[in-house]
Amino acid sequence: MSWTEERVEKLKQLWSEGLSASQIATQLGGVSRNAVIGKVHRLSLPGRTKSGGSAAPQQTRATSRNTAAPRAPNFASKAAGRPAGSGSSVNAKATASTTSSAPRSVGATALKQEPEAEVATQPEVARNTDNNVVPIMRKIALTELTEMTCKWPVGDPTQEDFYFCGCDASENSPYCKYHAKLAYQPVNERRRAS
DNA sequence: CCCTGATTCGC
DNA sequence: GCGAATCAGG
Repeated sequence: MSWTEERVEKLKQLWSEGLSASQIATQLGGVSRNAVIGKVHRLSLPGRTKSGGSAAPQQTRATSRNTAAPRAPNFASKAAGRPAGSGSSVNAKATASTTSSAPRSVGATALKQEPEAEVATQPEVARNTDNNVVPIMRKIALTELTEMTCKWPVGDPTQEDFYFCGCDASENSPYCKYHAKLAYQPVNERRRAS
């Protein structure tokens, strides 16, 4: 899988939000955390001087890894697309606009009750543009969200035209019937088995 | 042992 | 440019 503009963009976003490389890799799908880290470096993104970071120079290696056998060919379901574009052409890809970072954090904070890591920051949608067409978006504001309303974000949270679906949500799900399917579509394997 | 990011280097 | 292997640390 290659690094498309969208994937790189998402990588930047998630990375800047402080998500771990493995988390990012999981959400992007199809890549390992090493790939993510490697890409981060190549993009010259600011690394994490925080915990886990180690800038210790290591050199006593080189010949250690010459002929290595593949270990864990990390596989993951691939997906493309973003929820924002599902119903309308509201935003497309507006992440870069407004220098203020943490675009999604707004929604994340408000929706803290929803499974962040599970649903992923931006659930995938992909195909079925004509088949499933659904959503009767009520276009409600952040403050109008209740436990009864679908909390599916639409558009760029930093923009004025950002809104939530607002349809009737199921008891179990923070989303309406339609968006719940989209949200939980990428059923990647999560976590290790213990 | 789990995890984190950092680095190297064959591809 | 990409990322597995590996390292170094919490």
